[in-house]
Amino acid sequence: MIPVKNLRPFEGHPYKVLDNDEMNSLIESIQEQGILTPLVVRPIENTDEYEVISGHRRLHAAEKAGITEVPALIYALDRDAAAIAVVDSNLHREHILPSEKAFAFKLKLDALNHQGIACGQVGHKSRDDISDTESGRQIQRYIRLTYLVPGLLEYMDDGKMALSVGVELSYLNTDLQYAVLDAMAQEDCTPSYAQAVRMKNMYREEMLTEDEIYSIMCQEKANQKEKVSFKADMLRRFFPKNYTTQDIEKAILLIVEADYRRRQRNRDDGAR
DNA sequence: GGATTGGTGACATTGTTGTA
DNA sequence: TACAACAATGTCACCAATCC
Repeated sequence: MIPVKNLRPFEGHPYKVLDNDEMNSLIESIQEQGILTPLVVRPIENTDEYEVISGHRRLHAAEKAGITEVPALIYALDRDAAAIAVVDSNLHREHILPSEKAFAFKLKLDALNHQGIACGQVGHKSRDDISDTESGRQIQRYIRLTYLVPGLLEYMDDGKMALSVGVELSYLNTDLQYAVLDAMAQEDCTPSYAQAVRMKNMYREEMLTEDEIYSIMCQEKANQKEKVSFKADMLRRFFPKNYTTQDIEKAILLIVEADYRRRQRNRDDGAR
């Protein structure tokens, strides 16, 4: 058993310990049964304190439940091995926020690379070695999210903004990311993937300004544009049987254009 | 110089969602 | 229910940096 006051969260711990329904039920179960699964910890050198590797939520719940001592398994791991263990023990959780995943993957990649250097291994660990479930490319995308400002990360964690949108916005500098955040708040919307790509491209061409961001955000998204459509059989009887739908489309455009020109001529004649 | 790795772009495929 | 648009993800390829 270790006193709760001697336990510290792992430095750089990427996970949020939230007071939600899941946490409340954990607190209730600890209060009712008084049983807690042992935490995994490592000793902090030259102190009587321990860093939590696995069990940050259980520790938080125990504190809330008023418990002063918790069971723990003590492992003498170095900082890199501990970082890898922290990430691995949490990545298997069912509910994990995009920002948590992002910082977790980054923490693990840094630890693996540092381990490689420390052990004198040739080269770095590949991004493909970070996760069993995600591809290296996908991990790279998650790590890009660590370049997002906190406000944009919150939108992602709340499920209001897509991962791919966040990845594209992560290439903007901090000022422009905040400008996007302002535009999102004012327009009460989030950018689509296409809009985010446009912003990134304009930023690379040094053409992205706050005004441009507002202008892009105010534009209708492709799926919000009005459309005019006809059922093919409504029009089929007006065209030869060998006409394809593309032929019909072209023919209609020619007819509409001719009608437009006729009306313009009539208007010009009337004005004289 | 060749091998390895990280970072990224481009593109394809698949699943999801909103709309008519 | 069909369709289009969007989003997530994987694959391939390229370039630059680093190491041997």
